[in-house]
Amino acid sequence: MASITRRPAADPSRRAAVEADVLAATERLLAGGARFTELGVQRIAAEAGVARSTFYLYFRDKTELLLRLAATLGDLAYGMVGTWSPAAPDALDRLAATLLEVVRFYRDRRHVLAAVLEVAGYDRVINEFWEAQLGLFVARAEELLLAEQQAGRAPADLHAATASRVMIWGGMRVIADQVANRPAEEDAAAARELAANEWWGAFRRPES
Amino acid sequence: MASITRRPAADPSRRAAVEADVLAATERLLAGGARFTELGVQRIAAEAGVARSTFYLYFRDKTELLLRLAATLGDLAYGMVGTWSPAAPDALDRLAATLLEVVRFYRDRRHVLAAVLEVAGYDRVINEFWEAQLGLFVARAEELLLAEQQAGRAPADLHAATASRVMIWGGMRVIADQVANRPAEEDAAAARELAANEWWGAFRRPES
DNA sequence: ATTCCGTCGGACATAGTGTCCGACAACATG
DNA sequence: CATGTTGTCGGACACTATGTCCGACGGAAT
Repeated sequence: MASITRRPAADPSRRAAVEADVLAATERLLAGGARFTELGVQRIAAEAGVARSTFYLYFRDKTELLLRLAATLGDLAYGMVGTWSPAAPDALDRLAATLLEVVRFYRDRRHVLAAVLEVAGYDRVINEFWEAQLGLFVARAEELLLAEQQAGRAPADLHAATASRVMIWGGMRVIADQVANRPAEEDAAAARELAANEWWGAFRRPES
Repeated sequence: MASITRRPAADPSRRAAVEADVLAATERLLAGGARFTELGVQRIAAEAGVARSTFYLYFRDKTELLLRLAATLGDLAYGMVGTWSPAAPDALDRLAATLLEVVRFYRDRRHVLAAVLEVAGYDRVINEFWEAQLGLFVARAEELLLAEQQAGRAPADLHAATASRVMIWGGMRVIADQVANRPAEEDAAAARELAANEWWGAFRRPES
């Protein structure tokens, strides 16, 4: 009973340190070529220098581990594209530059991105997480497209909701493939093609 | 010893029938909302009215089962797009019509498509299978784009290889999402957006 | 020295995979 | 009818992984 006042509740920075060790160990293993699915808790715990049972003191299960790894995947990239506007005179060049930033961002985190996409295929929690992330991008794209249509710069018969999904879902798939399987030197070319595709395919699609 | 000549090697149509039962049972379970990953061999065998051990007399493992289910996924759709040519006067309308065909084709087989994409995330064999399928489409798109550039109808500074990947990888992701999560009534609108995106984003991208 | 905390290490129940084998019924042959 | 062959069944087995649980232990505060 007296212990409640006596103990100042264990050092929280220590707990955070162990957690960080586990996250870092997982990233290391992913970077080493392992797939998240075939990565056992045993292996992760060993790499982090911790008992397997201790893993479960920090994470409910592997899903929660992945969620924490992925926490910053969407937000930061969203901030990057948030600054782009299709109204600027050099909007296409700026779009290409922005997308290159995004590609490089995901290249840094390509192992985590690959793990999320891998697990999203069969795990509902991860799938919902990723859909929610992409949903933000889709909503933003739709907002911009509608504004362009209002201003008469994008064709009125363009279906903004669908076009947004095409841009974001399709674009993200290409980026994922780019950072997972293509050399970094091609990133700029990929970003430029992606930008041109979105620009002339939607924002400045000619009237037909 | 004599048996080798005496027995004319069991009725092959019977064997094919059991195999078909297992494939049909799997499709039924997938259509019922189960994910391929969480579908045990036990469950599949039971649904097909066959012992679990018998399953292994017909399929080496679950991967082979999925490969057989997926066998016709790419080929047929490839035949559809093979007839389209960007040189025709009404090429954009025809592209939309072709893509609508493709979307409907995959809608029919959406559970198998979803299973392939789900497993491709973590299984190398399925992943290679799917990459090979898409590779055909990418090659075809690149061929068409190069021809358009030669003819001066597509901009010379377009990077055909990258643009093809954007079209196919991005486009397939959109189609997969469309047939898995969107109502069939929207299929035509999606096909039209996809067509316009590819047409103005690549084949008839304005010079910038 | 005592008390408490977090970690360890390992046992446990559960569940799935792929292999193996003996039992058995169906059926064509002699 | 008796026999041998076939394909399927049903279940045991070894293996791997997950997530839970608990007693043991060592370090740190009192």
